[in-house]
Amino acid sequence: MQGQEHSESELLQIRRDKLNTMVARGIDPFGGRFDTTHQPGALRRDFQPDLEVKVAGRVTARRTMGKAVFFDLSDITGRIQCYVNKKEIGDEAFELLTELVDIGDWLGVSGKTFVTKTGEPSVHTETLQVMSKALRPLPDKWHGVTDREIKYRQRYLDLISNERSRDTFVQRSLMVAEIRRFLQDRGFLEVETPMMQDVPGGAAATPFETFFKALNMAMYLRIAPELFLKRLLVGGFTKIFELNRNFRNEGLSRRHNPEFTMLEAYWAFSDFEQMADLVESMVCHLAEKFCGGLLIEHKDDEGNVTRTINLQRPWRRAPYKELIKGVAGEGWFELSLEDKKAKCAELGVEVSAGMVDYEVSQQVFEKLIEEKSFDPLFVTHVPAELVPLAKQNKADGSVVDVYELVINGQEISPGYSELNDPIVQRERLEHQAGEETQKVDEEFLLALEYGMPSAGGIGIGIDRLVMMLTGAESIRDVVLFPQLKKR
RNA sequence: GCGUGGGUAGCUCAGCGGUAGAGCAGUUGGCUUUUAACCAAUUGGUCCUGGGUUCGAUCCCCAGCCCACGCACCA
Repeated sequence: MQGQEHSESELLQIRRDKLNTMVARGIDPFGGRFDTTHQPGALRRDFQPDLEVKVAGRVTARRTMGKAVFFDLSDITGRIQCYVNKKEIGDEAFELLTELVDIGDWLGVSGKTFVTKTGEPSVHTETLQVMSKALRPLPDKWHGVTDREIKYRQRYLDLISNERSRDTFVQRSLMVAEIRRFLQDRGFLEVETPMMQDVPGGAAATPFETFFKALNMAMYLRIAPELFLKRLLVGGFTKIFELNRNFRNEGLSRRHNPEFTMLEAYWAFSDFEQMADLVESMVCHLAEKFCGGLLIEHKDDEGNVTRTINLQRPWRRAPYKELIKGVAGEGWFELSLEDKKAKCAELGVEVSAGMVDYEVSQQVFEKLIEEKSFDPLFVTHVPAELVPLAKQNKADGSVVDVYELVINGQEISPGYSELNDPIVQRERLEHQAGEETQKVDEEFLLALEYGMPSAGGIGIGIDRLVMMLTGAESIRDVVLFPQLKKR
């Protein structure tokens, strides 16, 4: 809060004066229970005339015409217009509405529905109740909030004033609910595993560290739930999923928020190809339900289509190495490290000095394939170095049985045939730990020794999936409160 | 971390080496079916912060803060 030594600005003072006047007149400015029959948007969408209704919402517009007033009540569902006639409602209530209520206040209204002569579904107001007095003015009624910083730091103002933001977040909520339903319908049980972990595993990101006083030990916010979900496979949960937050202590970008929502699902006795089918059908199901079909159009603020993503099945599946050869030449994998780097310069792919062989190839993949693939692409036969938790391919041990699903120029979902051989798993984790000075999760390896059923597993980055389906250009447009630097 | 752009009224924005403007919101008056209501009048500013240059800085220079975009980082 700001200091009180400065006098309040005029706008704020006027609203406080109105608040005080309400109190002086015995009106509670902060309401109480009000049993609504409809939400504003729902009432307008499924409108019927001559219905006694009670609605509540924020006053987002007011048109005063002498002895009659029109005002809009809004919430996340939409808006409904209310009409007030001075003669009918009485001087006291009319004055409350025109002199003490501001745009931004929350009101509860009872009355009968009707249609005005301009065809607007409306409520003919009989009673008014103040549910909350707003002490600060709302953003511009026409442009809304456009300042990115305000949109993100004060998301409520964005939601109040920007329909597109409201739509995106409502859609996200419905999509997440639908994903849960989709999996539950197929026999998957939702589980919750620790977000505070002793050994942060299941991915290779830098974790956030915290401290647990009671046990006098360092702990980490999870970077993935994978190693705990696999313990549950050992325990006999053969179809499970978890849909919740991961935390990675890395840079912010249009595609990265340090806490992001991940779906992980495991299906015992399955493999990566069956998991690919599952993801394909799930994403298509969501697109048909929420986007009206399998062609997803991304639009700019003017409504021009900027990109069309075609989700029609079957989705393309291609081996990692073939894709790289396609952009870097048939002989790519026979080139020495130096020649690969030289070729990268030719191709306009930046590589850093310390990169080893497979990292250079991965860089080519990311810049020339991933970032340019908008229609779905399952990348298969990925080098084993990149994925220590998946089964090696029986015919070619240098690659693993996984897919990496790319849509909209981003990795949306990996899927594995999960490695369940405890001896091989130990070797691969210790090899990786040696390279990156990571701890090995001994409790996980212990669990594997009791027998983890062979299984397919997937991860789906929910934020990126929602970006793809809603056409959001930044992850900050699909995360309600994205991480920002402290002001 | 680096580079580029930005920060002006509650909001959306213009402006510029001579001390700040519009629209909306607000305030006052008018108006009993309007909807970006309308008509008339009007209030409102740490021009992000701190230095510097200058007779004079919102403007030019330096440093800092925050935001965006790109790069780097990133299973």
